[in-house]
Amino acid sequence: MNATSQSATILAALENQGYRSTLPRQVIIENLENHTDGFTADDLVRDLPHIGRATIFRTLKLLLETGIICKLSLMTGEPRYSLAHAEHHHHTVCVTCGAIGEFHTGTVERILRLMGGEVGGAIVGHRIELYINCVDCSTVGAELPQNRRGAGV
Amino acid sequence: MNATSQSATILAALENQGYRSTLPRQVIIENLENHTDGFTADDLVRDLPHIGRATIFRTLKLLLETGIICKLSLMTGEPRYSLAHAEHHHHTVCVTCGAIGEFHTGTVERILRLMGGEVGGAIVGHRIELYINCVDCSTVGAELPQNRRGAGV
DNA sequence: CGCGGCATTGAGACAAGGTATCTTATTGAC
DNA sequence: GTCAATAAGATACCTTGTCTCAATGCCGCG
Repeated sequence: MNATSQSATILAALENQGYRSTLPRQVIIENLENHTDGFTADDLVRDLPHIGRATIFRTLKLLLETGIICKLSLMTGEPRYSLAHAEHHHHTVCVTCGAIGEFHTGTVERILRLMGGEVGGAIVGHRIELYINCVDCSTVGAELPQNRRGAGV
Repeated sequence: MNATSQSATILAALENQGYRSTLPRQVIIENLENHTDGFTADDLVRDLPHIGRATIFRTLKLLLETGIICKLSLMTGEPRYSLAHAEHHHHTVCVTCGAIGEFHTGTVERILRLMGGEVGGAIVGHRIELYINCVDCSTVGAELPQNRRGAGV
């Protein structure tokens, strides 16, 4: 998949939903492809100094609502955005290098749906994030000096 | 369990970990019991005007590190704190009224642990949040005017 | 009891991430 | 090309939190 055709596809998708295809949007979308493992709003602001901060945030919001990107939290809670590749998925985040991956598991979804009964209410959504030490990081640095708060498997 | 004895227990736990038992901490901890279904830092700031904002945040951080409270995200991403009742658990959050519940499922933990292999790396933590319409809210208002972004079960 | 050191507090400045407002510029349908 | 509507840019503002730094309170020790 070459970069230009992907951003064209995304722009076309926006147009199909009634949004205008503008130069700033095009530039932002093209820039997403340079950040394949997650990025912050500020990364874009710095990469694209001739585009207003508000526009960056508005566009991120738009892409989020359209399902083109997704937003997740590092283990510390810091927000990150990432290009979505699959329809419904969850994320793995390397606590060392910050690399973001996607995974999907029908089994977990099924169990969570079943929990609806126990939990007393109708499930309308969920969020799952898996914090890992990716293969690259675990082979290089043996120790993990991360804090353990938040959740431990 | 009556309120006073619970806050005394929490204070004692802090002392056992080498933290001093001070009046502001005591007041904050007692106040937590008024917010059984989740609260924001700002709730405390407003409830306890004679305690400095920095102290509120510092104490929340302390209680978080000690595992006495936990921090979670609403579906919109807004942070919420909640008194922890169980050792390791996850949260249900009512998207309508904001009520927070706890649940635990060994099955999900087990599956996630197994995913470590597929996902390429060692799992060091996870975050799971279940967004629901609690029984009270689903009986009262039939429609759910929430946005659907973030995750759909 | 009083002293001294250290943890803690409070006030306020600062930072990050994001939204609101308001004016100007673009877009794209006609 | 014109025009209405959408979008952009600048900037102020908000929220959630952290940092700094001087002042205070806690507590063990003599």
